[in-house]
Amino acid sequence: MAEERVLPPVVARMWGREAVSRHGPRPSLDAARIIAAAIEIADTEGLPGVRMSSVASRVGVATMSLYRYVGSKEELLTAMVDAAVPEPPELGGLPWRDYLVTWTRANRDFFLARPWMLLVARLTPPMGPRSLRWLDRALAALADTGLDAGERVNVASTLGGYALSEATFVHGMSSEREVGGDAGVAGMAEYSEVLAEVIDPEGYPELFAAIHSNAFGDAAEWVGDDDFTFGLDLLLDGVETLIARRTTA
Amino acid sequence: MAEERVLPPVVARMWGREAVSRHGPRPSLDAARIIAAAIEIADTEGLPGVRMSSVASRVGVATMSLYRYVGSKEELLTAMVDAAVPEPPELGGLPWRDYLVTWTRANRDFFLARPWMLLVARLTPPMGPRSLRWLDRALAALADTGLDAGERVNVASTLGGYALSEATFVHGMSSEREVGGDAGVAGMAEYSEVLAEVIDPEGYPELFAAIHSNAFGDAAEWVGDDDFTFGLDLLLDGVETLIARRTTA
DNA sequence: GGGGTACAGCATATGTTGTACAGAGTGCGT
DNA sequence: ACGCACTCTGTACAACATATGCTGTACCCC
Repeated sequence: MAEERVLPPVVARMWGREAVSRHGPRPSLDAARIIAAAIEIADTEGLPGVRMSSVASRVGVATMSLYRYVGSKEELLTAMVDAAVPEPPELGGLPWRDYLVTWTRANRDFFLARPWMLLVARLTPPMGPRSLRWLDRALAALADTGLDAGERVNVASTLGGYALSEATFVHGMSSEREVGGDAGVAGMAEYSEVLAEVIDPEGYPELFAAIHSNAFGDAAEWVGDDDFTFGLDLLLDGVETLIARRTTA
Repeated sequence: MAEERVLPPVVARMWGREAVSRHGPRPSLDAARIIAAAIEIADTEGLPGVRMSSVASRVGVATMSLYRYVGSKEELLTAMVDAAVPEPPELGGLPWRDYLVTWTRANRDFFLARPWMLLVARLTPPMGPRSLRWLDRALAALADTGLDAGERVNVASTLGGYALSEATFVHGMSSEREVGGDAGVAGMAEYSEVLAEVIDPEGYPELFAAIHSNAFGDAAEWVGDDDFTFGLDLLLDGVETLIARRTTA
């Protein structure tokens, strides 16, 4: 089976498929310890705090020693994201819709708990053991719905994308951001003010109306759970429609 | 009206609200020309090609001269994204659903046409003139549906998020990526191979089944329009359900 | 119409960061 | 016991964003 060749190096490492060597001193570390250290730094100092040097000094080695285990910083970041993904919620015989609600919410929540993931995720499809476990559970929830495999994967991807979108939006609106950097806006209230300052009724009639009917301002708390369940219900209603179609057909 | 003070500098510049000065030599540039040059570079060389130095040399000035106009590279990137957004499709009296289909597709398509936008977007809520025009048109399409302002904004945001999710996914699957860098996977076919190599039936029963029923492999062309309309219909069916509820109530 | 001033454009310098490279030590296999 | 593959490390370098201070210019005001 020389087919492991097709695995990109990050993927191999995420799955613990590192080549073991018999010669030389035993390695004093493994990739997992490095990744864990990097995650701790990202959690406390944010993503910019994750430097090869800072990670190295946290695990107690020289900077360059990391490259024996991770290949590049990009690789490290990718591995961090997967390692930071928790176990998906247990599907305890719940109806598909109930499970997918908690699944999607939990999905959004771990992004919110570790905002730095938002900046790294997206770049590549899920290939790590923990991300894929989430996919597996969503497929399981949809097992008895009559949808075919492709459709189920599609639904799961859409829900995952929604969780990520929502997390990014909510995080962007929360006041204590460190991500967007300097030039951003702190919170929905301020966002609303900026829009009000800038939007004119000729160019943006509907938006102007929405702003002045306080569609934004009303809901500084809007950024809570309400709009999340709103959009989620949109999606799940759609899924329900699809299932109904498949069942009658 | 000293309230323009609340505008973050990027926003002010995106809306052309630069302070005009009477003294000194006339500026030989404006922010727009710089942004346009940066976009041209991003289009041809990708985002990593956008350096302050490369942008400067393209507009024919010294590197540091740019800072008279943009404040920081972050600011430049933010402004680039908005400037690269095209005009939204015309709503020519179309039914809301038809319009939103073309709106969402066009939204996804301009992300695909300029993949570098995917790496910069999301960080901040839309605040530029062109992004907000899209929002305005979506609100207009939903004007007669009986949804209130908050709900309409919510629907539009969800659709926008979906367009971005889909664009990112499709782009991540396309073969000629330059974004994800080295460690990625080139195309759905290869993705499918990697999964097959790595997924075991005990830990991932449903995913294993899906892979071996060729839910991924079948559809190397899957990355076309089909899965896009699939998820979009999910969403719009949900919106339709909501509208029906509001109408009867 | 002349001087003062605010501002445009620029060259140079600096700090940060990822990573290449080469050497020194180490423990397994023969 | 010897050699080799491999680990760890220090140093060096390259790329890049940006701070600083200089030079010249054109408007404003007297």
